[in-house]
Amino acid sequence: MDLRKLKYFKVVADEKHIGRAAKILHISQPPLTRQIHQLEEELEVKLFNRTPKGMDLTDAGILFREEVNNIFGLIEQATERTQKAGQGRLGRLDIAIFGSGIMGDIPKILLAFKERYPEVNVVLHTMGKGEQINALRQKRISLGFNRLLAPLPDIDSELVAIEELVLAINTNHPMASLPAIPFTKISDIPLILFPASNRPNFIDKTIRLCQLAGFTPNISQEVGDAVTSIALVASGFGACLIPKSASVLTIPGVVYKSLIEAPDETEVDLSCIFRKEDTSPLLRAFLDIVIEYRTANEKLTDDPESNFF
Amino acid sequence: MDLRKLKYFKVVADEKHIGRAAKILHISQPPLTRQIHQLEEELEVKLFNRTPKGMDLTDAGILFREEVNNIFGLIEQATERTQKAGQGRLGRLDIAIFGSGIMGDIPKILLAFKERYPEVNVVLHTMGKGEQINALRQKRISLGFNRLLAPLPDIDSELVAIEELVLAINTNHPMASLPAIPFTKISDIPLILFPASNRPNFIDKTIRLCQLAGFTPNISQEVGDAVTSIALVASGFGACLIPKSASVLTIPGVVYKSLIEAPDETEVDLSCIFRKEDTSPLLRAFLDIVIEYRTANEKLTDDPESNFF
DNA sequence: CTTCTTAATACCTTAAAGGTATTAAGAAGC
DNA sequence: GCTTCTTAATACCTTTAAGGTATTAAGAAG
Repeated sequence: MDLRKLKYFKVVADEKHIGRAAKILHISQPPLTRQIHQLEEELEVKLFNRTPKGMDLTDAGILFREEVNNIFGLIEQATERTQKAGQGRLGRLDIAIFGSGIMGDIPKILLAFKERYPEVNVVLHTMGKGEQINALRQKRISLGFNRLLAPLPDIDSELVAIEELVLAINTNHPMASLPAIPFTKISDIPLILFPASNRPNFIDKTIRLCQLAGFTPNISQEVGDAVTSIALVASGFGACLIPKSASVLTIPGVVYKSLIEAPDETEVDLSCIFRKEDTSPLLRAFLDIVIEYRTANEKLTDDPESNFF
Repeated sequence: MDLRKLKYFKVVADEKHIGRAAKILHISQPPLTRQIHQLEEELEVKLFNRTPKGMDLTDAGILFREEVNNIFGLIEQATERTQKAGQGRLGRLDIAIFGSGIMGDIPKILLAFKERYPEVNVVLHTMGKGEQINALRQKRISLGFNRLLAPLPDIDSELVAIEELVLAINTNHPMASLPAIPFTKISDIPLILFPASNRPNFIDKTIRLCQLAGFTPNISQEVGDAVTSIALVASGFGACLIPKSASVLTIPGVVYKSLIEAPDETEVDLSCIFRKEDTSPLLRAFLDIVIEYRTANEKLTDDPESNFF
């Protein structure tokens, strides 16, 4: 079987005339006659009745014409879909996020991506940092969002955003009435820190910031995630430092306060990680969106609302 | 696009190795390499990542593989279905029957055909003789069942069965108590005749039979169809001659009586008609069944039950 | 019966698929 | 770090089959 023969058959079936069909196909009549004969021979079916006025489709020929149209339709679809997939506009992208990543920049990026590539199926997985790296290496995911990443030989990363840190503090605390809190005042407050695993982590970061500011933090508790941490603030265990985007979580008993007179690094990065050798157009398309997002956001750092979802 | 390339792609995608794939395809490695390159060029998509260990499908390649499998499936299906159609085992056959043709031989033939060719869609149309011939010429039907056919230049016919005629008579008539009625006694009874159109018809036949028996029939009424005719017999308008197969119609007030001492031709044919030049395998397959049916039935003419449905 | 049309046949030309030999490039082993 | 193995890619020739020209065969129209 040969698509050339099918194409020829289609034209002959339409024209009911070998000569005219040959003209349309820009070939001469005898080869076309031969191709049609070969097709009939191969199928072992007479597709046309030859009349002195031209060619007339048999019942089998009528059926075959429909089938041939289906075949060409499917081939066209295959071509288009494959091309789309090659451009990263069709397929599946597995992305890992961390627990509190459902707030802030990540949903905005996901929305932007889905808008531009509506035929890409984005599947989200919630994973910690270590899990993400394992999953990347096993190709279970193509990309992970995370913070405070240490460089790895096979994993590349791309910065998404840098977020200011704010202090979550109990509403009954004397400083809760201040418009903003000087960083050094943190030394007086018991701190709740998270997460307790996957170094370098947010705990290390907090401790280092305090040292830069000239004091040792008063650690009250170490917990696993941001939400638990804020819940403990509400219960009066102490205060905690969180990225500003997490402050959309409003809980009775907790207020978020900006920090003033803070060390330069009183901020935390949000990055995405991916296999260095991964050249899939889907991933690259996603990274393009990430870079676009960051570039657009850097121009808006003055506007405090821009970091909020 | 070219099915050869698709076939090659499939094997390379399975083997993930040009050399092994070439071996399976019984060609050497370089032409296969070239074909794959041409395919990628044509699609403008990279289908494989080349590694020192072989070929690895890209995401687009994975998608394309599925599509290619669909294409080959469809081609296979097209081939099979077209071959079936060519052998008359698939398609649609439009057949005309006359009003009382739903009894007797016709349903048996239709059942036999449907059993042997279950994928043929048989569409029945109820038509009179003239209509059938028009419909045949306009190719709206491929075959018609009818009786008493005059030869036509473009229409062939095939005999299905010859049926004995029986007399339908009112239960109150004095002769209704006889086991069988001598043909000449019909001269005393008013006759209901049908149909009133499309000569040569059953009316002509009845009149001729009476003349052969040496009398002129006493015509009471001419009606359009057998069922009306029998209904009139029940109402006491007179008697009528009908083919034996129609005597399955039992109506209160009507009994069917065999005729004795009747002319040789006291019988009527059931035939099917079709376009002389129609060579469609579907029609020919149907005619084969008809001839088989008739042959089988001719051997059983002694058994009166064999003519009943 | 001739003339027109149609598809089919015979024979040659050309384009493209296939083959052989070789090269380039990366991985594995010493 | 070099050689050796593997792989796919390239260069060039051969063969197959598709396409072209000329002609024929067969049926319809006049």
